[in-house]
Amino acid sequence: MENNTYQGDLADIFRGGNNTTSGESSSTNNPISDGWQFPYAASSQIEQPTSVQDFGDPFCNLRDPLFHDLDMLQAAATEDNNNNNNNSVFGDSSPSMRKRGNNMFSRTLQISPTNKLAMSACVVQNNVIGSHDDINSSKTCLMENSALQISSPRNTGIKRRKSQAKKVVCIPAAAPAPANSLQGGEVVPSDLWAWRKYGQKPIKGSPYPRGYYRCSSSKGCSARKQVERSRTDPNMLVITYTSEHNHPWPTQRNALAGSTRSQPNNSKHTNNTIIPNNPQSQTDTDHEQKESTNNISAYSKVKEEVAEEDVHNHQLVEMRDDEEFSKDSYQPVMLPDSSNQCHEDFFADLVELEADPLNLLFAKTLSGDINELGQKKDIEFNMYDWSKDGNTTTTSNNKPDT
DNA sequence: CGCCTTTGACCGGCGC
DNA sequence: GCGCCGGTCAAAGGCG
Repeated sequence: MENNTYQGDLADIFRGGNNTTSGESSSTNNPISDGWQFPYAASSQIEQPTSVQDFGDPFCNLRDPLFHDLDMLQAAATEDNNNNNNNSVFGDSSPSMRKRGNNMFSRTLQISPTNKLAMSACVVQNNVIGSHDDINSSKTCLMENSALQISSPRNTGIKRRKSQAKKVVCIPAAAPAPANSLQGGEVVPSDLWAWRKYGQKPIKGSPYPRGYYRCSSSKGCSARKQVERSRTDPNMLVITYTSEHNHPWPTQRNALAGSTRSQPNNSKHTNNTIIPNNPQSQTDTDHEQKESTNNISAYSKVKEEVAEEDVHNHQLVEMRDDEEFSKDSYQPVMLPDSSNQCHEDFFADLVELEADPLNLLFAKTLSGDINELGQKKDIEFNMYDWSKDGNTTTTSNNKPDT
């Protein structure tokens, strides 16, 4: 059930994010928090970073609950179907799902080449969630299956080109997706890495172009990410990370000049990014305010594309052999957040976060709320809309720790 | 000055 | 071999 062996593969999943956007899509203030709430985190089990490549990976050590709980997923679906058709397969009324918690971090379904269980889980979910109000998020996952086939054996092209792991993160788009919204830029949630856009391409079959970003936090860093809207769910952003950062997590953002460009609507101060309350920068002032909105956002769904040699670390799944489900990949699943029960588990796990820079951010940010968990489990605003307290700056323009 | 975005051109893998 | 497609490069120009 435990997938400790998988931790390394999750590294970098959440490195991405970009505070830079271009064009019209940056008109909202803290769009993430405005339009989307950070689902309650729950049962993620986090361990200390173990290697340099984990630098800056806020969730590099997160386990993948779905990864080892596929049976539970299936059971939950079955249970709910059998019980009462209460339209709450993943809602509060689902004991199984409750048990699993509703951690957005945990909403990860891994599908590897030879595991029928995961496949069935996907199918089951697809069938079950159809009647649920929260269908969107799960449906999105399924839709992403068709949109993201990067390392599919049927799409071996990219894999052969770039024999490197890819991690795909699906996040709720910060802003609605007008047609060709990427044309003028995308509201890309950001983390503490600095990303520089180096290209944009229209993607066949998708009305939305794909943006290409490389890490600018450190010279020579080969980390890259691609950002595009899901063609099937414009409200979702698909961020694909490739390569590893070869430098420590930057405690402070650098390379900020021009980063707010193409955000005509004062987005430099109300930009698309949100940073968690970073105690280190609590004392920061105006000049960081514009950076304060970096966020560790992209937590909703995670898909990791792994090199073939890494498959052994994955729960093997036999995939349906069609366009929508690909081998060598696992599918992210963000289950609807419908329970707060997960908080205790989540905070319990927080004690393990402190070694990780971003984990630290989380821990510190949430610490106050942890004390209040008994009565108030309202934490997500600090995570994503921490501007609410008026002192939410977390980063500065300092150079990253190198 | 340094870093950014934009955008057309270029390159290489893949399918036919 | 050819064309398609995705990914990258690099020049141009803007912002702080």
